[in-house]
Amino acid sequence: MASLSDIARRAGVSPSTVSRVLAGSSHPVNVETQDRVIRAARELNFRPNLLARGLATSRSNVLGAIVHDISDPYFGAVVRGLEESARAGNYHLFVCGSDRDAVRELAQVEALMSRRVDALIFTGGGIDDPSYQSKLRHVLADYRRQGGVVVQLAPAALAARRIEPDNHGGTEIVVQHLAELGHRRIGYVAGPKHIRTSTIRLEGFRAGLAAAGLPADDRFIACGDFSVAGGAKAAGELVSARLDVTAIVAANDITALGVLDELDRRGIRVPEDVSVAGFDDIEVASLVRPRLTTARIPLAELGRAGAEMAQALLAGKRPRSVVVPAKLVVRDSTGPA
Amino acid sequence: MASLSDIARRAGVSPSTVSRVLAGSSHPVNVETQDRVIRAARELNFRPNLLARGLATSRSNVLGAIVHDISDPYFGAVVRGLEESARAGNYHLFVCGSDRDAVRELAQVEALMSRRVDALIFTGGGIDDPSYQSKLRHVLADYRRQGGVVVQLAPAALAARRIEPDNHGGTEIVVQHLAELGHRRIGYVAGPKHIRTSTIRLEGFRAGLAAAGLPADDRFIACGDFSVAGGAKAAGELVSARLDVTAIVAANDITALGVLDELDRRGIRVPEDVSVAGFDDIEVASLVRPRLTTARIPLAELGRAGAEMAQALLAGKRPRSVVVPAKLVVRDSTGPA
DNA sequence: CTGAAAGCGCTTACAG
DNA sequence: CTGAAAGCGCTTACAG
Repeated sequence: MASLSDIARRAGVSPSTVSRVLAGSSHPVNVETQDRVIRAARELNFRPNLLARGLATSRSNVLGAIVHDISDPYFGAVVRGLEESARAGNYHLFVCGSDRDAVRELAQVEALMSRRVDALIFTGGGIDDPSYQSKLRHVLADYRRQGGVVVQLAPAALAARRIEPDNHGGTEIVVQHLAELGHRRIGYVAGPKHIRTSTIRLEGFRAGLAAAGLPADDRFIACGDFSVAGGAKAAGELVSARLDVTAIVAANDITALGVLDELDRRGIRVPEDVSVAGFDDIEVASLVRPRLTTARIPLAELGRAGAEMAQALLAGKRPRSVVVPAKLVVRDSTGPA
Repeated sequence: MASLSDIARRAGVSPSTVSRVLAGSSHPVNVETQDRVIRAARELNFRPNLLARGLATSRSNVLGAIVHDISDPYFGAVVRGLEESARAGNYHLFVCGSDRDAVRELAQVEALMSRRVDALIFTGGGIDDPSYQSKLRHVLADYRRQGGVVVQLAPAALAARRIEPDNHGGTEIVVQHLAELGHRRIGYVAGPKHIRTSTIRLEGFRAGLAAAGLPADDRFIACGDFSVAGGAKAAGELVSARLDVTAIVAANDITALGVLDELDRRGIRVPEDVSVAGFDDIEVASLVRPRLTTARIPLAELGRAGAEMAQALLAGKRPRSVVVPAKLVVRDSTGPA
């Protein structure tokens, strides 16, 4: 692999000059010299060593992202947005999965720090674990001290700048929609207990019930884990409990897919017997039958905005945290009680 | 950020020694010295600068992966497998999306090379473009020369070591399945023309027809692009063409989802009026209604095997290329003609 | 078992 | 506009 000095030798200039023209420095360089350098670089097939550059500048030009599960469509869409915006800003994106595990998430954060990523973007709902939270806080304080920038695309927990979907409000409007359809016995399949987003969506559910003048009853709440299997299992519990549930709200679309699948297996018709609603509006939500009613979050945009915010912070700007509204999308899985 | 020398100073030893204990070198170090170093590192919250280490060792300990689209469930599953195996081997995974675009794919490859990733793993079906192919070949030759390792989880094109799904055979068994059900007028929705995988699956389709003694007729072949919308559009064309198609084979499951959606919109029942089959067996294949018949490729395993092969190559071993068989999964979307 | 020294491939004040 | 020099934070023969 040709290095800067190889180019310098061939072009008959100093490495400094080569660096200046090849790294696009603002330092002025004679046009003819530039030409010579560029030609030499091309002839030798020069590819800058970004590790060396990063070491010299203490900037890696990479944005680090932590996701819960890269194969989950939610994160797939968010990552796509992140990547788009990163590319547009000439950054690279380094994605790590945590599997919603505190230990692994911390390890991933440290790994990204060791690779000196310029920004850390948390895409998932924070892990609710005091010991983890405090450790993470310390680590991130270190990270900021070394010039790192932190943004969060989920409920606050790190006191970072954030772009947060309206989990609470989104769930409320789903409940309101069902209440307006005449449902009074509404079940809920929650997300994993240790995830902040789950908690907030569940609170949104309760608030929705209250707003509709419906009683709260914890027997109507089953626990899922943001997976299809978890949704199916919880749906089974809900219908076996003989509570005469006429509607089920799922904490996310993936969970709702499990609910739909399980109800279908049991011969329970949706929406004639039971209405079902999800949250997020991932692509498949409109491809299953019945098409899933859900609260839409613009996931790719969320990602794009997140990467943009990181870049803005790195550029010394002070972007403001925002809440991204969720929008009710009524499809075929909800109907009159 | 504390550096090696900071630790050295605090522990009262040389940086060399610190490096040896903290980087897990095989070089012997006195146990008490080790203790002192480790304590000092902990006290100063040391996090090694992996850019510097990479520069010094010319090993980054990261595996680079090129995917077509990170938000496509196919790649989501493969990446999950890659990540698992990478983590198990103490590597990191750096994923880049190409959007099936030759220019972008080349740019991503060069970027990964500039970051000095230890391996390059191509997960998608190669882009069929002579000029791109030859450029890529040159670039990869450079890459290998600098010690890089290349593996491909798709049809051969780079002469790299590879783990390749049986695209041809998988499509054949799907056609055979339909033929056994009595279908004689079978349509096909192909993938994007410039992708090698598309071509091979299409050839598999033709071979399947021939094996079943069915005539080949290009009017039965519509062109999709591995997207839901593309599948829907192609399905529309196929049924509008009044060819009395009784079955449609899609080049992948995503495409099949579009086919199912379009047929449903047109009031065409599956499988009563038309049978539909896909390829890959992504998770949602079993969640839509009717459940999708497809040829299953173990995607996460494919990813795992790919990362393992890369690591084996890096360890100086000579793993053999393998073909991963596809397995017919019969569900509800196919029935008697 | 330990350390001094050179080197990995860049960048960037500093001097001219 | 150009270059020599120092430095980024590690690793690793080499010598002891």
